[in-house]
Amino acid sequence: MVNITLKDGGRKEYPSGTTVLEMVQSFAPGLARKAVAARFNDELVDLTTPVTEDGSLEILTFDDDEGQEVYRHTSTHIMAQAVKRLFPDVRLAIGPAIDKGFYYDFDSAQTFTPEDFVRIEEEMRAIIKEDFPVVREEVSREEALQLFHSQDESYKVELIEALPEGEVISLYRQGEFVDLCAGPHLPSTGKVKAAKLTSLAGAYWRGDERNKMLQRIYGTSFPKKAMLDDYLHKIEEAKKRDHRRLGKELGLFIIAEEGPGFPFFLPRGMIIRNELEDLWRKEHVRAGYQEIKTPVILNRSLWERSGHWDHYRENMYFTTIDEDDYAIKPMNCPGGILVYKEHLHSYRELPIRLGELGLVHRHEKSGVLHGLMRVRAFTQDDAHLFMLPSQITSEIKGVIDMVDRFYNLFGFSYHVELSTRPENAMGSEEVWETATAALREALQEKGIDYVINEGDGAFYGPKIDFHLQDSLDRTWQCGTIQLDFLMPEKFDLTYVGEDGERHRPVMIHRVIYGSIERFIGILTEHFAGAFPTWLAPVQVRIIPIAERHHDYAFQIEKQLREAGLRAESDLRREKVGYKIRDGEVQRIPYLLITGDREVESSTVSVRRRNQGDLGAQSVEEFMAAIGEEISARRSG
RNA sequence: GCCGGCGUGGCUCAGUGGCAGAGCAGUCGAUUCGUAAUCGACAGGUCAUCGGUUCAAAUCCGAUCGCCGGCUCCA
Repeated sequence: MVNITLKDGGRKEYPSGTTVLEMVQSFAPGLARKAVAARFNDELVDLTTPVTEDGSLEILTFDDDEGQEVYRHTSTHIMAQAVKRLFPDVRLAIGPAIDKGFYYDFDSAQTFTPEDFVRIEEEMRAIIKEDFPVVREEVSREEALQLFHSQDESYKVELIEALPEGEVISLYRQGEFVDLCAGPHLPSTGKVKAAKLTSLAGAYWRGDERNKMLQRIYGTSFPKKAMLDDYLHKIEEAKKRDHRRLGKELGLFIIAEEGPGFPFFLPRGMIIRNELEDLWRKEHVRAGYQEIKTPVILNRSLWERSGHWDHYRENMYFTTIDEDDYAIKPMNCPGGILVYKEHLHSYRELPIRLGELGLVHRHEKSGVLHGLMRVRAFTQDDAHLFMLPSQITSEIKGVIDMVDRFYNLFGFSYHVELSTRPENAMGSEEVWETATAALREALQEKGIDYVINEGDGAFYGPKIDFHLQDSLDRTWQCGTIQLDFLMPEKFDLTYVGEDGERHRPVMIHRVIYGSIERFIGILTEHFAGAFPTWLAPVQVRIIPIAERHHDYAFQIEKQLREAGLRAESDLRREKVGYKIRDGEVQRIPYLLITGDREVESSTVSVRRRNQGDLGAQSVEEFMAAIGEEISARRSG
């Protein structure tokens, strides 16, 4: 007999060898129907696993993240089986579950088309209907190699060879299909109810662009058709928040064919930009920063000295002036360093914090451009902090606080990554270790959760990255804090210490918004174009009901403008309903309806975006309320 | 850069070898209106560009440019 402890604390006893599924069926038949896998003694197991020892048991359903992963993992096996049936020559690479679905990478002489999706989905439905049991089998390395050799599955062979010695090698079989897989899986293919293939893409074997490009098919699956429909509907809704679409609809920016990756800001987009910059300047003065502006084009010798010439050249644009080589800056740091070097500094001056809204240009590969999120010219809200080694932790913490203050103001949630030494790094391992430890320490002292992003640091130092989400849940790095011991060395930066000797300062490179362009993209999606009043390109639109109210409307507009509000009047000869709809579609925070009643009583009828009619107020009352909302920079 | 898809008026899209279309936006006219679309008329396109196949190309083929989704890379 084995003793089983359930999640709710209940205890059960079963004959040894009873499967997990049999257990659930005995104490919760309803749960058994929903069950997809289980956790036994902190290990994920199949429902078909026979239990032969005491332990704690938790049943996983589609509602659990891990349950969902198992569900999608079996789904991708079903897809692979279908593809193998239809295209016997394909070789399988890998096929994991991902955040909202799954994919499988195939190597095939024939290229798949979206038309093939119909056939594959049909075959998947057949496999689901056949309801094959999914059976786990543990084999020796030799057996596994032999099996996949015999099937000419060279990628599987490569995967097995890469498995560490002593690792359990398991196979999962369903009908005629077998795959190398750690599991766990659903008990049978019939468990998958609604599956859909969503897209087709190329992907390099093992994610390395030197390797062969495989064909990746993405899909998703759910236990109910309604859930799939709901998911697809949500995707459609999310697309309406896409900043590229809203940017066009709201007249914020354009990207012309004449300048791929080089955005143009339109008058309305410039208002948002300028508001963000105003806030930035105010906060930076408060935090003890000074502002500088450094040139966009600087001589080659500077970039050779900074290391960009060796480590960043493929991302840079170049030009020639009077037969000398110059580069268009991809980063602001060398310029900031020249400012620091302009004169001798005492330890008493440190830390020196030099902020710069610097326009940088980077050559990005054509395939990566994406609206305002990934462009070839962008403005970094940069700053370079020069400090004593003893000031490192407090300066990093200061920047972390600032990032948090900014992001909270907009209501963003974000996640943090610590990026370590990349392959093409400058400097010794020791310097990198010291710098990375300093960043880690600051994060720990602030009690911030973070994930390690191995090898993603800048070439001159490790960094803390702050990531924000777009409307389709893709994440984009915005803020970053980079600790740099190497540039001060390269440029022979010094300060005079208490002892009268010259010492080496430490540098921090950091951005809060990251790139103003990307940040505006994220903001647009976050607010679905309904910017808080302080950021809204038009804050108030006055809607006179008939032509005889135009003078009154204009008088109010003038009053609002004089108070510094961004107000305009809609003088078109249209019905009120039409003008209101247009105002709502344009996401204008306040519409002021003015007709006979308002002229009579010297009021305005206030309509708040998404809330409707708030009733009549005096102009003074309205201005006081909106003024307060703006100066508090409320996001609500 | 790589893989796949796409490119038709300002915008969203229909048109799959035989006369380039619709809705919205725009202009003009009528309507002077009370909280999410008033009615009518007009105007607007070298069908991304270049080349090819064909009696005939938006439509088929090739190249180039751009866009979209991924991969790699990154703020």
